Amino acid sequence: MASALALLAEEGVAGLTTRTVARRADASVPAIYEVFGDKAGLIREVFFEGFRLLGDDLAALPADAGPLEALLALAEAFRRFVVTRPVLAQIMFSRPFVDFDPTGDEDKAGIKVRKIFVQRVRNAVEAGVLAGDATDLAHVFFAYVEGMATAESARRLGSSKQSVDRRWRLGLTALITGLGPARRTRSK
Amino acid sequence: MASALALLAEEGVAGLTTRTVARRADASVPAIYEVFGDKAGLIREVFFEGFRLLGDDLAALPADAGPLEALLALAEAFRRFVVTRPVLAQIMFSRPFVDFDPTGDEDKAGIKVRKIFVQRVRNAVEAGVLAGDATDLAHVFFAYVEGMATAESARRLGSSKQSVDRRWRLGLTALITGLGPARRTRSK
DNA sequence: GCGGAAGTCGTAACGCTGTTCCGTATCGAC
DNA sequence: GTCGATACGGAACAGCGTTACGACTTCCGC
Repeated sequence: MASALALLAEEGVAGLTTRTVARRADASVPAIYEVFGDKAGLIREVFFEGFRLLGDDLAALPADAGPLEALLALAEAFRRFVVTRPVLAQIMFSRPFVDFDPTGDEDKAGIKVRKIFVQRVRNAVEAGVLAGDATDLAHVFFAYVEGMATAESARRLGSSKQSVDRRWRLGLTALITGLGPARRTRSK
Repeated sequence: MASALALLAEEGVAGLTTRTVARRADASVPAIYEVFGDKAGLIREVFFEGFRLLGDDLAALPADAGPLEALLALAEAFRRFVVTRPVLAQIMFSRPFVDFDPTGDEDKAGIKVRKIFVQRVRNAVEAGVLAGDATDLAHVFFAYVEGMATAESARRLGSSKQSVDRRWRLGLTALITGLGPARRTRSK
């Protein structure tokens, strides 16, 4: 059931209607409401599915490299996810539908993703690459990665791949450097 | 005309329909289409208005402090804008309406905002606070600020004001520090 | 086996949206 | 006064989310 929806979401956000989903699934419109109760419920399902996919992607990352490389790989995997699944990422992080305002659901949906971020940040802290409270650092790190990915997805980060890559690298190393233990020396 | 729309946008995104706008403006529905041509045109107008307001806010910032303080004030002003005008910021940076995909318009709309960012970043570069290409730095800086503001607006950055403030400060100083001229010492 | 009851499923309806057409009403020219 | 043009708004059309109702199936009791 949810598989047909994911396929439909991938063919565009505007085309995600109860009727098209019903037709795609060879079901009737009331059957959709039987399963999801609501259109918001349908979107919530692809929302959850998105976080599940993202969590799988991030969990599948190899853990053999050092903590700094692990952070970079994490950002890269996140970036790849939103670039390859733009509409899914849009549903997860923007709010393309006026109904469905996830509050509380989001906590449960993104918990695996959050855990991976916090865990990798904590590893980096214990290895001396970062310094500070792991939760705070993870929040900042995630917000940065999401901001960059959103900007790239909206083609706001540059026109050529070189520019985008360069800016990703620039900001990422800068943020990690600045969050490192040596930052005290430059803060006024 | 556009004033009534801005008022309407402030009372919620879901309530922004051609009929409600017409009623609010004491006009008929076809009159709306006469003026804006399209619902996308209407949204585009509030989109432009949003960037105009943001540009005014940022341009009104005092320029008497140092380049580093100017960057911090810029981020703070941006943050205040999206916190105080959440739905407007949503229209500007998310895509709550499936129609109206600004491509090319955005360049013209955000040009003033972009210029202010680039200018302040350039000042910081010339003062030795930051190091590198000003455009690249401005892109990264803006993406970070937008990511944090979006996260805060979605209540994803923390529950208490102390946490949110602390994380803003943490990431901001870290990013500026890392983008500074000393960052070479820590990049592997 | 047969009749009725219960349950399931889809058609069609309702109110809403964006969008447009056409009737009407107003106004200027002769 | 009459006629033409022009502008304006009510109402219609298609499509959306949502739901009620009717038809068809299925199953149980006799």
